[in-house]
Amino acid sequence: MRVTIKDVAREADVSIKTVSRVLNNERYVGEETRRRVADVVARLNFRPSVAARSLAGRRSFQIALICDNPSPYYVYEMQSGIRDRCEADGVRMIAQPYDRDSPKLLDEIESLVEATHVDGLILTPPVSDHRQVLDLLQRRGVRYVRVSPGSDVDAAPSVFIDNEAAAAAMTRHLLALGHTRIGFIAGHPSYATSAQRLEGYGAALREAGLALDPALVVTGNYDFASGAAQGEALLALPDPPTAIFASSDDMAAGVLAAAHRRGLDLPGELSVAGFDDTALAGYVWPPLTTIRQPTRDMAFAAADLLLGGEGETERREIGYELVVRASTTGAR
Amino acid sequence: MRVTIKDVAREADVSIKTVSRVLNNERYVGEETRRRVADVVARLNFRPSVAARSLAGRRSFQIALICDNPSPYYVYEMQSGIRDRCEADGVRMIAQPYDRDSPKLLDEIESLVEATHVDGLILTPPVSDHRQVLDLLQRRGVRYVRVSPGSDVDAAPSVFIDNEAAAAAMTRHLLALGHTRIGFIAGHPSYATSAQRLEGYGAALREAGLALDPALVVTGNYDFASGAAQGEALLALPDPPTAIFASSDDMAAGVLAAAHRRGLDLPGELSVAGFDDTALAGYVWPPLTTIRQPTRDMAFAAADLLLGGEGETERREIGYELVVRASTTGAR
DNA sequence: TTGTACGCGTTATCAA
DNA sequence: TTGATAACGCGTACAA
Repeated sequence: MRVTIKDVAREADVSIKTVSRVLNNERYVGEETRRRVADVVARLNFRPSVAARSLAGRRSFQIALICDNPSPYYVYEMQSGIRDRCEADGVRMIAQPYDRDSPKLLDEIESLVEATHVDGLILTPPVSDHRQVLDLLQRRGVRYVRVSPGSDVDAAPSVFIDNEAAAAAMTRHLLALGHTRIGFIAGHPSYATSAQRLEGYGAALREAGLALDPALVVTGNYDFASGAAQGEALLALPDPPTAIFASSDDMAAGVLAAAHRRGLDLPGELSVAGFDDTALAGYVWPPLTTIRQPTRDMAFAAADLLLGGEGETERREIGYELVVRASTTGAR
Repeated sequence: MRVTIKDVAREADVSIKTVSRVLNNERYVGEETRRRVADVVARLNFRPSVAARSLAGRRSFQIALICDNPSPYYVYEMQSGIRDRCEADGVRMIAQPYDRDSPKLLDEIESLVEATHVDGLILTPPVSDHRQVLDLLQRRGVRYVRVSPGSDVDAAPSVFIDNEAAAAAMTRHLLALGHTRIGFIAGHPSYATSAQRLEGYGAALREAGLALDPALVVTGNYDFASGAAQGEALLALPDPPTAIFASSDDMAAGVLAAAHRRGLDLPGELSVAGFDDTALAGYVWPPLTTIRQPTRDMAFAAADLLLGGEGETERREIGYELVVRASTTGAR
């Protein structure tokens, strides 16, 4: 049936404990013994039982990703990056989607921690700023890493990009093209990144000596539908913007759709820009100019902090990139 | 620290075994005993350890999704559907992405089965047709459900849509609009669905008394880039098609991009259609007419077969839907 | 450097 | 209808 550590021990003519030592790369194993055991392990195709390990030891070799994001691409990239890092350590990832409005959220996370003995959690927005969740984990002594946190930034390890600087860079790009009336679609207020990006937009305007026109700032939901609706609203203004900067690529795609519906010539009559962590930016027409946030890299770094990091509250900043595509051109 | 079954037993003044019985809904438990135990479980917020359960029992309350698909949306929908079904049974899902070309594929799956004691696997294309993987699982007596299998369809439980009929329906839609030169972009040959869809396209043409022009059939890769390249190739023909039907929405979006680049008026000068299991269809411009495959429903059904199904080789067919959007109109 | 004895938290077996 | 006890496969603590 199942190959156990016992079988390996018998076959290699050592004790169970010695096999265990080899598996866990412990010291104090004779070089020749180590080799012999490793050979048998490979030959029998032995895989230690995760269940037995987590029951007996301090580690479970499993981490969990707590993720609720409207964008499948984001989720996918997060999972991929985490798995890439986990593979090196023979750790498995449990993907735990959740509903951010669910009253059972706390309960589900507690249940996950209790049931699976995970070695740690990676929290994405907006849960990375969920006070009660953080408290729960702290109380139970479970390690976690926060992705893009907004407040209490030194409370635990985290990874992030400089959203404010990124939004400012994009705004400057649009200003440099000659646009002076730049519409801005902010993201959902429950995400800390929403405020950070709006801040960067405002800062770049100030820097250029322009006043922020409140009529040009609207709030969406990070998804396509809200981008289309808010884009429509901006375009319907008496004095509409010549450029629109949305806080996500889904919303920017929505703006493109709204512009198409109005029969605008793109990008001739309207420049559109966004943030993106997806391939969507290249799928829509014209291809979107975006701030590319390397979600996969952030995920990798988060897993790295969880698995390797000893620093209790290390913060790791990931670089962003301004990718200019066909959707932005000079102002009329 | 951790609340164990022992604590519950002491608190409810019964034996450990009785608590276990209640947890697993076994028979032969007094009604009043059951209630008392359930109360204590709820009060102490007790969660049985997955590790201990899988070690001691026959079940691990975990299933795995073996998934390699170029489309994040597909992966997301699969995961969501499976989780929806799992929740009802208190089962967890382990997401195991893989590289379909990796020589380690077999090894990784064996490793997963050995290490995690999963109760079953859900296989998506193209692994759902991977002979060696199927043999391995059969040999080890591990249950599995195949999604969209192409061959040996009665070997194990599976879920699917009628791809041939669906492709035929879309082709008929285009024919009804007056198109007679319809380009077709097939999917990657390693997917069984690719051949099925091509078959449906051909059948509908025959039905209409039209010959299949080999010059109008090209092969892509299910992704955006190949759709753009093959779309470009079709449009560059001396006598280009007036409609293009791509086997996925990513490829169809690529066709739209190619058409835009050539300055074609859409959908006036070219109708574009595809298959989709994503929101992408609504993001591009004009919104794509597609066969909507309910990936989430398929996933739910697959999990249902795995968790509930007793029928050894039950096949479950899921319905598709022809969604007409602005990308297809009458031929010139 | 290696081995022995024990326990992790649950289910299975069998007896009461 | 309930309970006692032995596994399950591994890591930990300690001894050799």
